Amino acid sequence: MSYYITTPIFYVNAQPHLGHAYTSIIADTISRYKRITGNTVRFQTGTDEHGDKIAEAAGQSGVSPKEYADRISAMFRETWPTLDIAPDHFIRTTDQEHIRTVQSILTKVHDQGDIYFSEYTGLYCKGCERFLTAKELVDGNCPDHLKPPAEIAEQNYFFRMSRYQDWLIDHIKTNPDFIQPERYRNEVLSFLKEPLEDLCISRPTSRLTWGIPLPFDDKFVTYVWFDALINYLTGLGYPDQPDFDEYWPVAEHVIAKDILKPHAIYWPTMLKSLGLPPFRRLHVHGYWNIDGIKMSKSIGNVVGPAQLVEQYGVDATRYFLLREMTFGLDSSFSDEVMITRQNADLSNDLGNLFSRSLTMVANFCEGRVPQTGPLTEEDQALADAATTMITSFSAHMEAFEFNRALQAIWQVISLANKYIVTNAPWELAKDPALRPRLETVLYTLLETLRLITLCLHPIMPGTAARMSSSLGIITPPDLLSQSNWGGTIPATAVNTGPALFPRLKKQATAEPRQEGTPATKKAPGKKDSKPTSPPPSSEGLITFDQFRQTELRVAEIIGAERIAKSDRLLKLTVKAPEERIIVAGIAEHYAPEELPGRKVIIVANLKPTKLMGVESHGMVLAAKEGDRLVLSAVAADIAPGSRVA
RNA sequence: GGCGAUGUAGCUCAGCUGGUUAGAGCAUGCGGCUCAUAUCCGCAGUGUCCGGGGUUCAAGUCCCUGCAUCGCCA
Repeated sequence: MSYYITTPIFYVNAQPHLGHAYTSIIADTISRYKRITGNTVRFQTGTDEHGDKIAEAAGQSGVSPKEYADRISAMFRETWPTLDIAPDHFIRTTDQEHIRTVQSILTKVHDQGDIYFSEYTGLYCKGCERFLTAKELVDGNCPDHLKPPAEIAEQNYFFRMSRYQDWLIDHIKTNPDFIQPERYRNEVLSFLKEPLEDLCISRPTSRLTWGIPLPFDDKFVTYVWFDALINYLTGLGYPDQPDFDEYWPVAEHVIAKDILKPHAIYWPTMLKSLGLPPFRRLHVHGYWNIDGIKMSKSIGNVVGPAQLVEQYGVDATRYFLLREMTFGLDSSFSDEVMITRQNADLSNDLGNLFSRSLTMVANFCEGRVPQTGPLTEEDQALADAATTMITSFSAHMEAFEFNRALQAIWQVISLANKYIVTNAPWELAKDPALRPRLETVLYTLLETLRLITLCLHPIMPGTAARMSSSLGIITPPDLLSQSNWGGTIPATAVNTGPALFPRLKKQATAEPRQEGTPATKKAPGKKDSKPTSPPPSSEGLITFDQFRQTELRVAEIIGAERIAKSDRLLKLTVKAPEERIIVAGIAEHYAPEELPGRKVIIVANLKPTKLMGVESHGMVLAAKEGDRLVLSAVAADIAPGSRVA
């Protein structure tokens, strides 16, 4: 069986971050899983390099668009090996073959009448690189970029997407797993209830030259999405290479939810127009928040893959991302949860199980796999659980339920730890008469570990390799032929080796993530990070250290009352998380009864001071505009006392 | 505004087509073990299953309604 899995080609307007890494880890894990289940796999990723935003960013950096794209594209390409992500092909939309094929596809679609020329007047937002509808505007501005769009009239080429709407609806309905998880399938179907508009697929060269020229009109270049989606074909050597025939019929795409529409609507209709079958499945995942907050450049909380690998290691990072997120939903990354998972799941449960088992084999059996005698009921129960694990793991992997696939493994890890306690091999070792029993117990453990290791290969390739090596396994992993009980060969030499996952210390005070300031102590053995450059000390600017002297926290107002003889002051009782009294000059703007329950931001380390006879411990932040005053707040529910930075 | 999703233990969540005392992990407390990375095992919990109404012998699970949060569309 063949299998073709892709990530999107990433737009080179940003450096690789956690989101890109997650998508790619998914694709890599699936490709490894498919390989050990007997498939011939092609895994493709790459970069998307045309369009306004790239041309603009290049201009700002004073380099040509191509040079700029080269630079960022290389960052992506060089990042993936550090995460053990091993694509078979890295495509760039500036590759000559890609450009040629896009042009031939345009010609074909044009010749058969699915591309037409038309004039369009509309409100164009440069940030979005598209026309906005009047209803989308908020106060006359683009809702995303908060700038007024420009009204421009333009002649452009359009792809007759509407022609394929009914076909697409029908295809999605008759193929329930075409788009998964189901929520996104429903979203697309709901969108398709309205008439589909044709897709504008060109940009006049008067406005943009950084793109693929239309083969039938050199005054235009191709719209980036039309160009980009085609990478999935060109990377296979469409139309005449053997890889195309082998892999296109089994294509599956992994994307994040923000690019659902191009993949679920534009792309299938484009393929239909080309006379090609649609891809087989589209897998849509959610976003990673950081400490519960949306990851964004402007907030400065973007987490880079390199940072994670440096702090936690490749395998712990892969494990965390796959274990923590329910595929399709948003999840939150935080150092605290990451450390908890690494210590509890990886160090304590898996690492310690591995370590104690091998140590006992070393101590009691001279480091060689013992013989196994007849299995008792207990032995058999563990053996059954381990073989069931393989089935369950496989089923969840096929369904892209990575968190459940991992839970299936960890259930057996937990059973194995219980098995050790109930059988107490160290007791058996004291009595030579119980020797056969001891050997059977240890064999059962080693065999369970072998099956666990087998499942871990796609998830944590490095760790699985180390485990295999310790267990004396030399054959490459193969889930089909190696998942029966009894594969461990007696007398094989095993060795303990260093701990798989050393425990991490939790930071006493967990600082929220900030760009360039790792929030946790680095893993042992890591080299020093680059020296911090001194901040520019311009007039009126403060350094980060100066800022940090102000301790901002979230506080929940639990009580509020007027202060006698004062028009302006309210006496607030807040939880931050300790209870404290803060006097705030907001009485003219807020009634005491509307305040309890609100979460505001306070300065927590302000020197106490008496106001109208009441001692105030801190100050509540609020914004002022003329006569208006609005209390500060947090964007989502968060515990009182949480540090703001 | 329209459509949809979600709301379950302190936290993160699981609970399929309605059926015995509502579960897991983390965190907390107590006890046990010593092979092991101060790891592991056992025990103990606490829940107005968002509020209100309804269907049913029986509802976290179905229906209606309200509230809150989120998503898509406009």
